[in-house]
Amino acid sequence: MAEVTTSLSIGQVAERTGLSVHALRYYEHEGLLVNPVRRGPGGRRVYSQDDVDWLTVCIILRASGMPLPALRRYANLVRQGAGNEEERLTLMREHQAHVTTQIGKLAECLDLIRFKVGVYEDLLDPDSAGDHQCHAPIPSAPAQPTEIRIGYARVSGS
Amino acid sequence: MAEVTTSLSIGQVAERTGLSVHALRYYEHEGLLVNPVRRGPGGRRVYSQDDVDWLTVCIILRASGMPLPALRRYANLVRQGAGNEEERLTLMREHQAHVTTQIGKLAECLDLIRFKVGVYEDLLDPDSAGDHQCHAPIPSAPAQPTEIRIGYARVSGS
DNA sequence: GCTTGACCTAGAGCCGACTCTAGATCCTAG
DNA sequence: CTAGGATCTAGAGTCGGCTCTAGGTCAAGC
Repeated sequence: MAEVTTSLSIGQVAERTGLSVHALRYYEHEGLLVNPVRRGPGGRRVYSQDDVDWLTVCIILRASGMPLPALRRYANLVRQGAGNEEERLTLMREHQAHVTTQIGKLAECLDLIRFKVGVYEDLLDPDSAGDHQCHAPIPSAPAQPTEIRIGYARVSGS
Repeated sequence: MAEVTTSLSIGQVAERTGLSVHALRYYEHEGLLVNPVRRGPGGRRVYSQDDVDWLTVCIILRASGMPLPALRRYANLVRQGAGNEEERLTLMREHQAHVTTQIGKLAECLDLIRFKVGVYEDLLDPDSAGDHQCHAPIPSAPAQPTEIRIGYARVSGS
């Protein structure tokens, strides 16, 4: 039963999160951490396991396309402590919706990509040609104004 | 049987693709189009249906995360005409793989997000609390160096 | 004849998310 | 004592992908 509190240097945290030390400092500076990292002698950052856990959450949210401002809002809510669970829920649900539709869009795109792959495969090996179908067809551009956005929200209309 | 060749102004193409006129000129300038757009009187761009179709493909590839350089390579291959189908196939397969793993990653992230949503839901309505499981758990940071990249390739090691 | 609006080119500016640099501090090993 | 390596801060630079501006041309309508 040793090791009551893990204490990691920024370098160690960088190693095990995959974030660069620069990014770690940047994240802290941007207020993405629930609490500003503890400092050891000489003003050096000392990370706890909690910090690493939180960073892991951050990384996953980032990887799913959550922009830093949203991450900051979330961190703020968590920092304020219990009582704002509704807001957190809203934020997470919004992100969930975002990720879900993003997956849907990617799946649609994949449909075209598979179609193209099939076409080229057939061209290169015409014997075993199957007939391919692309359900999100190229012909005739989308009637809906296309609204294909990789990011979060439409920022400004053109 | 009128209308043998569609001729659209850049504004019309912008409308029906959702790209801005700026983006359209930019794409052309960047060599993303199979052939440089025809010009009408006064040097104005005149788009054909083929151009629009190609742009639609571009939009889908972009929406699935293909970077402009890859799109340019693809356009170059198509421009060169028949004979390089292998290369096109390779390019498309690579992109397919990329999109597939991206969908996988997003699904993993979604797992955590759903978990969080569940936790907050329970907190706000403890009666109907279920037990939640997050299969890509927060506890204990990933042993693998995390390599969560939203974009295409690792550009430069830190 | 003049205004309006869509278009043209070349190039500057912007945004998000880092990444890198400079110059200083500190700890450890030789 | 000193050299090396990890850390610190503040701020500049980078990159991708557009977006915007300036300054100019052209056709149509009043």
